[in-house]
Amino acid sequence: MLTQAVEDYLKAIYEFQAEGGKVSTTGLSEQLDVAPASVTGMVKKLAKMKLVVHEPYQGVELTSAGEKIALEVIRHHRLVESYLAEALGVSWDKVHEEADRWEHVLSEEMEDLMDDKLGHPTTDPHGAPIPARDGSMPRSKLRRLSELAPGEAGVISEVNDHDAELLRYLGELGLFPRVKVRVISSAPFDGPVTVRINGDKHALGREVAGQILVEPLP
Amino acid sequence: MLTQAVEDYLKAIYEFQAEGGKVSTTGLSEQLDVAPASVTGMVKKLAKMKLVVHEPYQGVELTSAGEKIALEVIRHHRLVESYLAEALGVSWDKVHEEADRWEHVLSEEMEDLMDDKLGHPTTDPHGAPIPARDGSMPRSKLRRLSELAPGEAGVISEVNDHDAELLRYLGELGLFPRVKVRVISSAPFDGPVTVRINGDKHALGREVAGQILVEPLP
DNA sequence: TCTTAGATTTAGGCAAGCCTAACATTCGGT
DNA sequence: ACCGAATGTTAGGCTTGCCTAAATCTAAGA
Repeated sequence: MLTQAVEDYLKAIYEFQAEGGKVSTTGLSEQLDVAPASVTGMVKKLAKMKLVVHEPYQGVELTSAGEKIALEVIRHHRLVESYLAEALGVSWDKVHEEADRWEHVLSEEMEDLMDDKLGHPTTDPHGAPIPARDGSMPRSKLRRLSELAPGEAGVISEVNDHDAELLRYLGELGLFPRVKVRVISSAPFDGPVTVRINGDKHALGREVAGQILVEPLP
Repeated sequence: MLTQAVEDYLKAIYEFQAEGGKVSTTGLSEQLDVAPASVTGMVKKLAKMKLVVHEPYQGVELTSAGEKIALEVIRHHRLVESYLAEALGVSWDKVHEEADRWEHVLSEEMEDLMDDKLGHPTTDPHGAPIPARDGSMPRSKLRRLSELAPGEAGVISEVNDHDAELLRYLGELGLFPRVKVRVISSAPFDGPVTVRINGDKHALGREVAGQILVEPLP
């Protein structure tokens, strides 16, 4: 059995890698709220376990064994999120934190039961795809809302679930997955992005808009 | 936040104490599957935290602070067991093991949600009482099935949930909480106890009958 | 009372994961 | 080509919770 720390590191590395590219010690250290030196130590351990490849000073990368485990952990996490939201009515800003703890204690059997109860969902409450049991996960070409040009429209596909505060804010504005948005204007110098949702106009900070992934509409 | 180990020790101590009397190092060491020396070490730590009183060579006892925590852990455990059985259809021989892990990661909020969904149950699937939120727990006067005299009858109130194998066996015989049993005969020299349930006769080992608590009927 | 088996505690260690402080490497700007 | 800032690694320690082996205590029977 893997330790919780190992699972957390692999998950974090996977998520960084999916964001595109190299995974840095500092990045992990911030993500996991741990000193950089601790990351180096753990990364060496993971490398010895053949779960990652570590090029000193250059970064880390998951091996296929590591990726497999990361996907299992992510599957647990997202299924739990979905289950909490659906079956227990937990609000979408709270499911992430809870799932971060549950993911490590869930047996495969419970995972299957929850999956069945939910009717085999393919995305979690934030729109993130749930890996299949065999570890496969669809990767669609999404764009950040912050990158759309004025006039372009899209359907919200996924929002970053790491910040509960942000989720509450987005929820108030009605910015949920499957909701259609159109960019009205995009201020220069990293200024706000103004969007129309359900007929209402809202100005979003560039930072916030960057946390929202959309599927562009023609 | 308390560590998982601390919670496990407090729970185990509570259960021993409820069984009546002194809690020995060896008993805990067997229950927790840990060396006796490790128990001594942890007990000293708990004593320093004022959660138990430790009389060297004589035994341990929970303080009221320790008892309060133990009851919270037990409430989590039994609510999770109930939830798993009720909402996810997990069989009664499997819920204990799963709950042993979940109990440590469940937030108060999730506990309340589960409790609501279940309609505030007062016992878990094995008949064990679920402590109330305020820490109170009803204690009724129960007798072991092994102690009933031939001719006496009772309603099964609670069965020991620590052994999955045993639970499967009892399930096959139909020995569930709320089922009525009558002792037909009780062999001497710790021999088997023969009981009638639902019209069927079954001979139970004395050991097994001792794991079943009944509420005597007049 | 004495002996001794069994229970308990003490002593010394180990593995995980974290930390801080000190040292090493990389890379952009001149 | 070099310098300094940022990034990364090494070294040495700490805490938790477990272990084994050795010492000590308790209590029951001769």
